[in-house]
Amino acid sequence: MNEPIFHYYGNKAGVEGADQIKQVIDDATRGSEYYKRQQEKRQQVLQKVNKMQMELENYNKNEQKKKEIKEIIQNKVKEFQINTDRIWAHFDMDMFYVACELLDKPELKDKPVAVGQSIVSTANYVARKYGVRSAMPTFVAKKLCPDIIFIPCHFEKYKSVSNIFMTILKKYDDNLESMGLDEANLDLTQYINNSQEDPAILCENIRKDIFLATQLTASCGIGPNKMIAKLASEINKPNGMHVVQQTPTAVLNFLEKLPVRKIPGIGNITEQILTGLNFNTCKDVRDRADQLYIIFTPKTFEYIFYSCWGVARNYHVEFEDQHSISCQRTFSSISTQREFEDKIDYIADKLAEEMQSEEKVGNHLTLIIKTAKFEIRNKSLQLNQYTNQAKQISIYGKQLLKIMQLDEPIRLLGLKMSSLANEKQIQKQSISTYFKRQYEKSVGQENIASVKGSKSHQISEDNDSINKERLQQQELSKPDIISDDEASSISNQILSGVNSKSHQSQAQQQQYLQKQQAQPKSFRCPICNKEIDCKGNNTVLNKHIDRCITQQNVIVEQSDESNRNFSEQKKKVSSKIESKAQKSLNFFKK
DNA sequence: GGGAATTGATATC
DNA sequence: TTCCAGATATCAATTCCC
Repeated sequence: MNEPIFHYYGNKAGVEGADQIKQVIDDATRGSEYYKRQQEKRQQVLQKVNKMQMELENYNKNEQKKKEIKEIIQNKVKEFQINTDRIWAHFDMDMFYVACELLDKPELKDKPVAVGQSIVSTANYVARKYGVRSAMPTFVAKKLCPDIIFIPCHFEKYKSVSNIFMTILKKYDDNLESMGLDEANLDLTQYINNSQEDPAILCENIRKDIFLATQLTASCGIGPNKMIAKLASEINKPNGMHVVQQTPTAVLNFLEKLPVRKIPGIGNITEQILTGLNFNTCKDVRDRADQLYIIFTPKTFEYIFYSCWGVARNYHVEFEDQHSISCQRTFSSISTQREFEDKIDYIADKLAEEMQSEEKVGNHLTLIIKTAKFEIRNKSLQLNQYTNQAKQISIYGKQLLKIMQLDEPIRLLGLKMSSLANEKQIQKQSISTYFKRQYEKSVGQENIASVKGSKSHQISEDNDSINKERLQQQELSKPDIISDDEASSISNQILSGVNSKSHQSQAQQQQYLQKQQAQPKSFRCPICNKEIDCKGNNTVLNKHIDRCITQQNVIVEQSDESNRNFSEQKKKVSSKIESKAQKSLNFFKK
């Protein structure tokens, strides 16, 4: 049981005396709940490795199957080619957060410094010599290096330096892909083709430019694709550069002895599995790819296999919309229902704030908790409408809490909203729906679509008690913004958004709009209830409604005692930059 | 049986 | 002195539902 939980990388720049460091970390953490949980996980991984080992033993006895799989692998190797006709560069600012802080505090340059609060975000190379590294709890860092100086994060500062960094790089590839504030990948092919410059000289000059503009150093890697460039950038860190020549042989040689853990996407667990099965380097993977094929799922196999052969994406992908927005907080353990609910209120408010500032609504909510024993659990719920309102999020969150049946203390609670949509788009759709219904009423038709009839309205009339509870809760959730009056019902749809799946098809909308144009008439405003003579002009109507929505928003909040607290809290300025800074792109997604 | 939804695990910065 | 974050993504396994 004395086996270390984390594999420590003694080869990381600045680290010395890996054994002693391991010992200090071990002594500092042994016995904690966190440590116990890590041990459990470690055991699970070992069991998995054992199972895989047995699978491999069986495989090795089966000559027929071996022949079959080896043939598949040979074909795969024949099929692909290591494409070397593009030139990529990866730039990475050295110890970025700390470096930014040291600009303001140059007197700390030769002292051990780290940025972070409870966890180390970045440490300078002085601190790294003591074994301090990213993602390490600060109390461990202090044990390793009692003189270490901690500086809290100032994302605004990092963002402005990052802007300068990115601006310089964009001259060479306007579509560059940035991963966080301090890293970027550039496809230099076009620039090099035009300028005929030597890539290495060009990148040296870019590094100089970065230093002149920011007073900070960046490391760089050059290679034929994104992955190779990133891997190369780590070779001569800090303030260095490495070039992998644009030939398949150079790529294969570069990867030959590279530990599998270096491949982006292979983390702590996958490394444990791979090394447990004696796949230590990329060459091991290449040599025994048939065994890899047996033990991993197809997707995982393909990713590891191709990466070890140096085959990775060498073109830009289109930026995808964000899929989820979440908010979570760690605190000292709580265990009463009241405390859980208070936390949900708080987190729901933060999440709503974030969603509103991003102008997003969502209709899938997930409650995430971490027990005092560091176990993570979650439950999710498909909502019957889009929302970004704190009160509604909180009600759904509490519903999820009930479903989860928590019976132990927790140290973290979070809420995540997914199935996101653009708030304004959803509002527009609600307005269209409203007018369509008005029109249908006026011509004596039945409603074609209604909010409650939506496909994703998962609360059906069955006997499921949870669903019944949900339904009751949703009914409960309405009165704070919905009255019996249809006008305010519609205003609620507009304010909180309506499930887009419930809306009529584009064709139906088109048809409706055409009819509306053919038969211009006056409408009663859904919000102020005034008769509006639109004279067939939708702009007049829209303007009126926009005005009313804004006013109504204020009225609704002021009229509700409990909502008042929320609106007050909403006024607090949120630090948006922090969350932005953490957003990362999936680097090697094909 | 198969696709969709839910939950858990893993990774990254 | 205290004692291991937060946001986001993808993939895999499991469960649900038609």
